[in-house]
Amino acid sequence: MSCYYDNSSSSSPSSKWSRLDDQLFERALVLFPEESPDKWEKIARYVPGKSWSEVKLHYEDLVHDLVEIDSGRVELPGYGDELGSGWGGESGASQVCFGSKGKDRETTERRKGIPWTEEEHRLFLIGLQRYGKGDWRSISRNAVVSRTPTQVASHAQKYFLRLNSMKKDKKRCSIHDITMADPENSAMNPTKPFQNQRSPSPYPPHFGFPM
DNA sequence: TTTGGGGATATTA
DNA sequence: TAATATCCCCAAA
Repeated sequence: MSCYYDNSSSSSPSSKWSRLDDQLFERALVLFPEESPDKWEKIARYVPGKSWSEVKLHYEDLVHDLVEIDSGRVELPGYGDELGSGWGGESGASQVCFGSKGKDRETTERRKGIPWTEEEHRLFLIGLQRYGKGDWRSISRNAVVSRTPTQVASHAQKYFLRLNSMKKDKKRCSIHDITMADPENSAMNPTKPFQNQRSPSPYPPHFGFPM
C-alpha cells in the first residue's frame, strides 16, 4: 500500500509558490547583487525545492507585477501580510559620500544626483512590501543597501507622486479599472475559496495615500 | 523657451 | 526620524 499522493516531500511538486517560498525568495533576492553570474542558483539554494530556472521565472513574474504597478494599472499588490523574519544580516557600508556637504555650492560643483538603476528600484519596491511605507531606514539597511534612508525617502516621494498622478489621470472609466490587484487574492486560489473577509465594507483597504 | 522628470537638500512636525 | 516643500540640473517638447 503506497501513499495515495506524493505529498510527502518537504518541497512542493513544482509550480506552487507558498507564502514561505515567496518570503525566502525575496529575502535571498535582496541578499545578492545582480552582478552574480550564478545569482539564480544562489537564490535557489535559499528556496528549498525550487530549481534556479523556477526561481528565475518567478522573479520575472514578480517583475511583471511591478511593471504593472508602475504603469498605474493596478491599485497595489497584497499588503495584508506582515513578515516577522528576523534575520541577522548586515552589509558593508557602500554609502556614497559627497565631497561637498551641501552648504558650499557656490563655486564648487552642485550635487549631481546618482540615477537609480532598475535593480535598485526593484529592491526598493521589494523592501517597500517587506517593511512597509515609511520605514526607509529598514529598507535602506536591508533592501537597497546602496542608498541612504534619505535617498530612499526622496525616491519614494517621487515614486508615490508619480503613482498618484497616474491614478488621477486614469480616473476615466471605473469599471475597466477594476483589476486583480492581489495575485494571491485574485481568481486563482484553489486551496482557499474564501480567504479573508475582515473588512465589513466592500472596498478593499488600500494601505493609505495621504498625499 | 518652457515644461517637467529626477535627485538632493531644506524645512517642518 | 519621517513627511513635506523647495531647489537645482538637465533633457525633451
